[in-house]
Amino acid sequence: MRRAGGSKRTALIEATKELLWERGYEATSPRDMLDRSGAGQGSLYHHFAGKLELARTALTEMAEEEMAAIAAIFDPAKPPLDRVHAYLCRERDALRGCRLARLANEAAVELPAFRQPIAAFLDRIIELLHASLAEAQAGGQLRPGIDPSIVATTLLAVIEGGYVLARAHWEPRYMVEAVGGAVALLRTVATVPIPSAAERLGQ
Amino acid sequence: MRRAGGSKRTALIEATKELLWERGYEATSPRDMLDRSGAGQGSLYHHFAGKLELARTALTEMAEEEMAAIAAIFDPAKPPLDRVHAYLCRERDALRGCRLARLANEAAVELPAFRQPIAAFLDRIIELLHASLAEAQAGGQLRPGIDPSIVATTLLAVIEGGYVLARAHWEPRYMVEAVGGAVALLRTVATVPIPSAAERLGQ
DNA sequence: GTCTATAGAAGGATAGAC
DNA sequence: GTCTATCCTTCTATAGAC
Repeated sequence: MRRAGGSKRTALIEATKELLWERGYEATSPRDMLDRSGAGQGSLYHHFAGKLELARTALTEMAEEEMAAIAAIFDPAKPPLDRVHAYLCRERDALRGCRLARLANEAAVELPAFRQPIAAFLDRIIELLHASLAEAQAGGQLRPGIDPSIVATTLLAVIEGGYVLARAHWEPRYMVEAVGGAVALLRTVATVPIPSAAERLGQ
Repeated sequence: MRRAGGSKRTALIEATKELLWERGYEATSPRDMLDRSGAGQGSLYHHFAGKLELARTALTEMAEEEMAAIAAIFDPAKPPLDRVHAYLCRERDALRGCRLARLANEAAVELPAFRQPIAAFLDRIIELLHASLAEAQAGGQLRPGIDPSIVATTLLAVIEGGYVLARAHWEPRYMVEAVGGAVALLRTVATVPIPSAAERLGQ
């Protein structure tokens, strides 16, 4: 019994968003969702078909929230490689993991309904990276030999892998190092200076 | 009731190694371990303190098995950058995920006993990559401006992130692309040719 | 060492009153 | 829409015979 205002449906979604980030899907039970939201059994099954549908709804909202922040980083007014650099060096809570991709290793990811919001979120980031890299290349700021499409996927993989390494070691510095190496490599394929790598990273 | 020969202890460990890779830790129950191994309740709790200790034993063996294969890839007789390339382009079952790091997002990773075998395994790979990159740099095959230490972490992050992206999309090609971009970037910081990127990847 | 039997708690969902 | 009460299954572990 924690929340007062708003409908129980909203409270359930908010609680589930927290729990999915904190514990993942398998490790979260309907009881956990009810306890944290302050809703009773009936509310969950009135508004949702079950645990999976509630989780899917929460995931979709999480993706929207994250995407809003990320879209702001890819501000078209900035030089394209600055956008890429800003995304890479963005502050992250490495030990918490990626809010969406954290769930990629759950058994439930084999269900299309579960993975759809996660995959769409990741694809959108790849698109933003790809577009920025392609724009840089068209403007002569990125070497012609580089394929913006696959490098975009590589850069996102560095971030997602950085989370994995940081969590496996319970050491945020693995994320910092993974990003640092990516920025160093990016610098070697750029024909213009990239902002200082000394920006704050992770925690 | 699936296995005949060997002790029940061995059968339990083998079954657990399979299950941890297939489903992860949370999604695997002691009952699953018993069913697949053919052991009874008593055998599990006779040989191990419980689910966690059995999982830890299985993880340790998994790390040893994987490490044997990886050590062979880093054959000191090969040129150092060829080793790195061979590791990156190694065939992988992208949808199954990394046998060890797949568990980095389980809630149980907060327990040191659980994450220790995983962290040690990943650190050993970073060391092998680091040593090869440093050797290449000392031999003039890698540009002086590159830091072999952080790039080693970045390359492993690409692999682990590649698994995450492939699983989230249920599409092995994300691993292929992530690796492809990493090889392309590595090529730009090398001063000698790196073997063809057309090697077979993933499944 | 291995087995079956059992147990208390938690998981996931339903029934039905208000 | 929301609540409490209930239900069956699964989870994790223990007991005790062989």
